Amino acid sequence: MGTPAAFGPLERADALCVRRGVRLTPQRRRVLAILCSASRPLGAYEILEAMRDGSRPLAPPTVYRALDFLLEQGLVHKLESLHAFIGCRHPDHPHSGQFLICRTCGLVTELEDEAICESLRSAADETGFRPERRVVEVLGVCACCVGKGVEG
Amino acid sequence: MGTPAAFGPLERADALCVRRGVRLTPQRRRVLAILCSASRPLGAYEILEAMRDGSRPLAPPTVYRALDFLLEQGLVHKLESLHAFIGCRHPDHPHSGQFLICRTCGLVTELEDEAICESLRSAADETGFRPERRVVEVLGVCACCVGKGVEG
DNA sequence: CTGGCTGCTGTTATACTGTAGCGTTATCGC
DNA sequence: GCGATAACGCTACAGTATAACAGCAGCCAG
Repeated sequence: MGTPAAFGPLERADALCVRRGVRLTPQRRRVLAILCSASRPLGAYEILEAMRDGSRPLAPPTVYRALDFLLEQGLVHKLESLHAFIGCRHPDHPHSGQFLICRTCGLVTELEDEAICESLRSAADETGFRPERRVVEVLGVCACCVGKGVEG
Repeated sequence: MGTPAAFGPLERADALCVRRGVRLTPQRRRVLAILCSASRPLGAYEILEAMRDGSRPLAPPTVYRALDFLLEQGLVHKLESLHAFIGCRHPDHPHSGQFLICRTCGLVTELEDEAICESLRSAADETGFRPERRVVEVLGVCACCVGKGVEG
C-alpha cells in the first residue's frame, strides 16, 4: 500500500515498455511527460524548448528521435494537420486514433469510434487496399466554443 | 458538334470557375494542369520545378498562392500526411475527400464514401463538435502492390 | 577482462515546407 | 480614362524535419 490506485500515463507507459521489452529512457520519458502535461498539442520545437532545463541547448534530432520511439509504441499521436504531437489517452492497445480539433480554443478530443474504424476498413477492403496507418482529423469548432459564439 | 462529348478536368474547372465568378488565371490553370497530369501527388516545390518552362525561375509564393485558390475552389486536395497536392477527381461539388495512399507505388485513390462521412458526422454530433474540414488519409499498400508482393 | 556489438545520445549542418511583406501589374466596373 | 481590387513577382525568412557522424554506456561471448 501507499501506491495510489490510479496510475498516471507515465507509470502506465513504464509498465507497457517493460512488458514489451523496450526502453523508456529518461529522454523519451521526459518528452512523454511534457506532452501529457500539456493542455494542447505541441510542435516538436515547442517540446524542444520545454526540455531546456537551465543550460542544456538541445538539438532537434534529440526530440524527433524520442517522438519516433513514442509514436512507434503508440504512446503519442501525431496530428498531421497541425504538425504537432499529443499524448495518447489510452495507449494500452495500439491504434490510430481519430481527432476532433477545435480551431478556436485548440482543444483536441481523441476518439476511438468503432463505426469510423469499420467504415474505413470496409472502404479499403472494397479495393483490396491493405491499411497500415489511419489519419483521421476533423477540424472545426468544439461545442464549448460554439456555445460561446467564439467561432468567428 | 466538333466539341468532344467528354471534357477533361481543365475544361470542367474553367466552366466551374465561370459559374462561380472566380478567375482561373493562367498561373492557376497551369498548376492545376500539372497536378492533373501527374500520376502521383506532387509537393509544392515539385510543382514549382515543373513550372520552369525554359527561363523563368519562379518563387515559392507563386505556387502556394495558386494552390490556395485551387484548394478553396475544391479543384485540388492537400494530402497532409505527404505534404503534397493532388488534383480532385470530382470537383463539381465541394467536399473533403478520403484517400487511400500506397506507400509502395505512390498511388492515391480518392474516395467519397458515404458511410465514412456519416460515421464522422455522427461522432462529431455526439460531442456537439461542428466540423469544417475533414482529413481522412489511410496509408498502406494498394491491391496491386499486395498482389506483386512488393509490400516489404 | 577485453573487445566487439548494439542502442541511445549529442552535435553540426542542411534539406524541405511554408509565409510575411512590399512593390508592380493586370483586370474590372464605372 | 480612372480608381479599386485582385493577381503576380520577388526577397527574405520562419518553421519543420532529417542526414551523417562521433561519443558513450551496457551487455555479453570468449
